[in-house]
Amino acid sequence: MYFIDVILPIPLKQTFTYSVNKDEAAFLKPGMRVAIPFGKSKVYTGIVRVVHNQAPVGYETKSIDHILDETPIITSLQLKHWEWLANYYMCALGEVIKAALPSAFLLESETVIKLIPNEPLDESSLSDDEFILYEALLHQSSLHINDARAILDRKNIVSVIQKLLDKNIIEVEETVYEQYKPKLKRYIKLASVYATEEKLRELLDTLNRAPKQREVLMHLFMLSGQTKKPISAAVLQKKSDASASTLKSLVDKCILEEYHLQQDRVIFSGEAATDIKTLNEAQLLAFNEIKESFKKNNVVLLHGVTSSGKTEIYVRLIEEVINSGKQVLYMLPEIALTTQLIVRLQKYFGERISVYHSKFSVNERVEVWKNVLAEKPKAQIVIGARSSLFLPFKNLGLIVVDEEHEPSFKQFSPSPRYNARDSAVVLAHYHKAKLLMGSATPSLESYHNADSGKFGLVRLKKRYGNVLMPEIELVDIKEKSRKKQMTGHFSDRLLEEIREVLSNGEQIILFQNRRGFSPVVECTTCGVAPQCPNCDVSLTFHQHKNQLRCHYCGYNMAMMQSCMACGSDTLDTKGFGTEQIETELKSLFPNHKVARMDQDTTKGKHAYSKLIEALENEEIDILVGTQMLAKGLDFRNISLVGVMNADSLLNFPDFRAHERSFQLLQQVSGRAGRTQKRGKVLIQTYNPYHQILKQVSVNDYGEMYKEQMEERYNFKYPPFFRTIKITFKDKNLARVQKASTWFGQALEIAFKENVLGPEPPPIGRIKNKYINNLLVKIPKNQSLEKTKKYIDNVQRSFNAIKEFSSVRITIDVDNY
DNA sequence: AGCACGCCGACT
DNA sequence: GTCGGCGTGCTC
Repeated sequence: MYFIDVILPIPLKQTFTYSVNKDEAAFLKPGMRVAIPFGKSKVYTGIVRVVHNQAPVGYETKSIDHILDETPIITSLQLKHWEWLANYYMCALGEVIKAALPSAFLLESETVIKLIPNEPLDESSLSDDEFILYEALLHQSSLHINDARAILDRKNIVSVIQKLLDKNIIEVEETVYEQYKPKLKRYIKLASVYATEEKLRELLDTLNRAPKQREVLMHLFMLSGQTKKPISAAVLQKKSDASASTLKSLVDKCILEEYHLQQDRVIFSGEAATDIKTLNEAQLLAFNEIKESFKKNNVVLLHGVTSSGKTEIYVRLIEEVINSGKQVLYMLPEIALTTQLIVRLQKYFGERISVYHSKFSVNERVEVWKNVLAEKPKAQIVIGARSSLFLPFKNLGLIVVDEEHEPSFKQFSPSPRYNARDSAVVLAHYHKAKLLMGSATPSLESYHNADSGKFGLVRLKKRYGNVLMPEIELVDIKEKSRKKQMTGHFSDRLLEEIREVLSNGEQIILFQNRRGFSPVVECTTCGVAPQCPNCDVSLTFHQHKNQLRCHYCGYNMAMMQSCMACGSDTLDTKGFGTEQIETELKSLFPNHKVARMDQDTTKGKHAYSKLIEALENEEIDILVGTQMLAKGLDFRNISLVGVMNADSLLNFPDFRAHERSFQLLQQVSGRAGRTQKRGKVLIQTYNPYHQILKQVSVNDYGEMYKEQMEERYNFKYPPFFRTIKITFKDKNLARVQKASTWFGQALEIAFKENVLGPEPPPIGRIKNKYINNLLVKIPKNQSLEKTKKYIDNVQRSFNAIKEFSSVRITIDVDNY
């Protein structure tokens, strides 16, 4: 008797055991996929974890449906890493699988409906919907459940199908199919009968009266004379200016033959690789320091100010590693925002680079996966967002984590709630590879790690080409509004600078943080603001659709004419988002081009790159935008950066608010003046004496670090304490409170004052679910392993309490 | 997570 | 009287 333990892509912590026969047992290896029956009618894709002969007790095993792979598509190192991840972030291995594998690898069964061949039946015995389905099946042999849904135009069709089943009219079948389809390209060649010259001449004679077809043939000869490569149908058709039907009739007459070849989707379409720029003195020094540091440290942090040329250093390191035959992973936050960087890297490495991230099509991702697995040269360097961490590297030599401090390396939902930067450290360790983190404003954790000797540290203090750091000026808008020197949201200083820059024909970026500062509609008579019916938030106003929307559940309604509470028409939009700034700018500077960059304007697939292009071509004079302005933009002609209001950043209710503000403001400032001319940054604030703003204005990371670390120490926050956040959700407010209190008390027995809460988050209800949070703080000397085990045990007891069964719990380890 | 089974309100 | 709502429990 042989068995396999299988991991399923579902959030259950256990594996499932299936029986296999002797041959299957010999063939199957960990990391292969199998299709297996699960539950009453489902077929799932499972990953083989172990092959063994230990019969499980307590239940009968089912046998597998079939094996899906010839060889493992997941390496043992990956499995090990994923197990670490599931364990560290307290989630099911199945959840990691689901996040890690391109969805095309995870086929699922689909119900197919078929007619049972019967004598004609009494159609009047069928309801309308039943009849429609029946009729559809008369025309086609089978229907997918989704097709049936589309035909009936309703979501719940199970009952209809059930009735047809009962009446013995149809049968259902579960079929599984591979979602990944290789891309095929059609090629054309001359039928082999015409290989001899004589036959060919005959052929051409017969085609004298078909000039179009003759033309096609002549072009085919010409093309095959030029190249030894196969000739694609598309190229032939285009060159000979023929129609598809001309081609088809030639094929039909067996004069031409068509055949298909598998096509690679991942093709490089850039120019040939250009030479790597030589490093300047400072870069070369840093480069050598990094290599030196790698001799003692597995992880090195490169702290280099904005536009100091970190990328060139990465490039040199990557080059060395790939020349030694190893693979390289280059991780960046949110790929979509870093197209400029990708283009640059492609210029250096040409087709040795593959790009991988979740916005690619499933098929493209499967191809990158397979290329990495096969150690193909074209996937020797992978550049990707956090999910690229899961690729099947076999021989990783270096991981670069660029913009290490970026919050997007952490996934908050769904589970696994992992931090890709931290998980990369473990991955590098498993591969005995080196890891380089880079940032202009390192996160306090990483800097602390470097500071305490856990990581190596290399600094790069000068901007490339000795460009000066921009001049940063703080504008006190409290005083400005007292003195009536504000026009809308613009201080006289900011307007003055804008005018000057515009008159010089240079560009401006204005930064408006949206978080916590959305445009809320409020009645100035009674003070009522319309609320979302499902969440505890005010609805936000969206000008372009004249709509009120909820950011959390998507609820929306048309903007009303008058207040719903008191009926007066004194509605006013409070707060200000990018949209309002844009409107103000347009009336202030009617003769200049103003554009906006935020979630709304970058929705479409190419919207972002179009904006970038417009900015590059100087078709935009002033660009207003949110966070996304801070990343990657690299333009010569921007000489002024304005921050509309720094306070909304600083006052954000989060222990990292100050660190984040510093990072963001520093990054935004870095957009100004990347050429010889010194750029200018204006930061408007109600509180120009705030320490962080001072530190930003004099570019003093060290001081910020020192001060923030003190605060972290005093308030027991990372990096001195680790934190785990436990979230409770339920439809019933009293029940979440009771449940979270129960849980909290159970934890306090072990962790005493290091359990905080329960308390509702700033937004206490989302999608009609009430929320409560507990925070567990873990001192450095307390075992993380044991702490998690304890929480696990508490959760197990909790789950046994009937009253709490509807309460959903999520656990977020390192919730920052 | 799905999905089936099972128990209570709004309709022919 | 049924249809269908979603609360509970199981999946090798």
